Amino acid sequence: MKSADTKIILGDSLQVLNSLSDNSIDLIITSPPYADQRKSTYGGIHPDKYVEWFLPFTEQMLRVLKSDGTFILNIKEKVVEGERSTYVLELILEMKKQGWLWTEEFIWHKKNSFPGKWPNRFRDAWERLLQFNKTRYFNMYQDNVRIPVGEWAKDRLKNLSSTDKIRDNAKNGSGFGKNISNWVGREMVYPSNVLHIATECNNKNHSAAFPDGLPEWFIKLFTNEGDVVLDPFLGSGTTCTVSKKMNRNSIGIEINSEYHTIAVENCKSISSEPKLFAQIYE
Amino acid sequence: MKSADTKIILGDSLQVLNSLSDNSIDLIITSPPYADQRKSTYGGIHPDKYVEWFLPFTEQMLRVLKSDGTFILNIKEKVVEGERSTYVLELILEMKKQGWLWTEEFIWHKKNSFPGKWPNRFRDAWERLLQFNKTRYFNMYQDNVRIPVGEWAKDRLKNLSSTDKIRDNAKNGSGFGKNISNWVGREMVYPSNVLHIATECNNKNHSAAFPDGLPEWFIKLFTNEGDVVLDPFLGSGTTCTVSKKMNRNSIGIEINSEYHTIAVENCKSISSEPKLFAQIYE
DNA sequence: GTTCCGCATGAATCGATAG
DNA sequence: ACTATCGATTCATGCGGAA
Repeated sequence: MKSADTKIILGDSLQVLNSLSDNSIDLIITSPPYADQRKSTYGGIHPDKYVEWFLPFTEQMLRVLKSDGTFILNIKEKVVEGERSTYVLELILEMKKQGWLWTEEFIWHKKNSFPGKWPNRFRDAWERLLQFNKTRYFNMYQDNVRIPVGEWAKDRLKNLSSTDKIRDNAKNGSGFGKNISNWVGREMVYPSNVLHIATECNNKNHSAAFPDGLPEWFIKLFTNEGDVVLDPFLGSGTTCTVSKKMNRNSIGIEINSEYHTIAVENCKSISSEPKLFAQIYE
Repeated sequence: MKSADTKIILGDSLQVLNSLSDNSIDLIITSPPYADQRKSTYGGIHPDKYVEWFLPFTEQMLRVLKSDGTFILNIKEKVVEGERSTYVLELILEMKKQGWLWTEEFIWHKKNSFPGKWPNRFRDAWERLLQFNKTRYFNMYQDNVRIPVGEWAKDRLKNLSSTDKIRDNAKNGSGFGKNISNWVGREMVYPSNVLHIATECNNKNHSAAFPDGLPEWFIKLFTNEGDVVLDPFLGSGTTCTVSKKMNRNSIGIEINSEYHTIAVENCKSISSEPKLFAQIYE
């Protein structure tokens, strides 16, 4: 098996996107800097300027994506003066004007969202995962993300040690770790558009934008081995490391040299043999 | 204890709203007819005309709501030609122009949503619960909706008999049934903005009615006993029956005489003593 | 080798205080 | 008045050390 080609590029994302070929990418998945967040790294885009700032990127992404490819955008609006900002709503409307189809909105339910108590709101425990496409007819490999059915499966998963969850599953090819191999032959069902997955809060290096399980799920759902995955805001490299583990080629772009270095290091330590290392279930 | 006043009005919702006094309502909670759905009942509003159709209602709701009151709108966009419609996004932007504040978006995760399989999408297992306010400073009684913490609590809840869950909680006022009352003060935490509740509803007659647990949760959160709750699209009466059970006054408006009759019947059978009849937890 | 418990840590938000 | 900074609040998770 040919090993995956992983390109981690240090540079301005818009410039690098401009250099990529038309219709060359199967899946774009990214979590761009949120408005007014991470100021030290990205300069902090003001909520009022966010749409204007982001649209040139989506224009290039529309160009480089294959017609049967998919763009997954992880984003959530910030609270400003007690109100939710509307830049995500406006962004969707503007992207449609560019030619994107807004196919679906998945919900990422973050079970361990940031704590806090305020007089007028509860903890924000979800983020948007917006799915955009170029045409109605895109690749979707639904069987790759089926989950075991029923409560008993949940209980078993809950009691698994992390070692079990990470265990190499190449031997039985079941799609699950060794200790859950007896699920093979059990009834498997399709998931819904609500994903339950915790944030990873113990990252030693730098805080990752999303946990491994997220890109993993969408890569399984929208690509085959050998396809090309793109993340124009790579951060600490999650999209590329996961792609490499799953034998997908990937291109990651990161403007910050510190993050770029971390991303390269994280990728080096990955063997490209496919392993199951996270599991989303309801 | 004075019993709750429940008005179930047969008539055109916009006309009836016009007749209500300014600043007289503490909570508006409703699930309006969705675009192009329930044609036989409401005439089927086309997605392209939905915002235009709905804005006169929200204008009146803004007038009748108290300045410290809240409006909860249960809505979800339909899929049209493989794409999500944008009328909900546009509605939010237009309501802000009317003067509404878009305070928060809760997610209703429908745990047992209807199964189905399509080539290009999964089951839609969530709906929006949009929170709008007139000012930043609205009433919110967070302690009324606290939930038991953690896995061990979940396990106990799972093993409770349904009798325990339904048990009258007037005696201890804890918001929970007798058998869980000893948790109070020890392990109660605040919920997040993701609500997990099944779609089970008592009334099989009304197609889009929400389950009792939804209005119950928001009524607990945003009103006191004796406050006034309004539902301009009452359907089979859920908002009013729940309000009555919880000793809140309520006004329900329904244009269809069949549904109106059902709503009246459902309300008659309700004693106005407060009972806990549903529980949302994560 | 297990299981259990303590502890640090997050893509946060509000209100008060300071310039 | 308007903006910038800071402290307080809070809970699911997974690691590491202990039993």
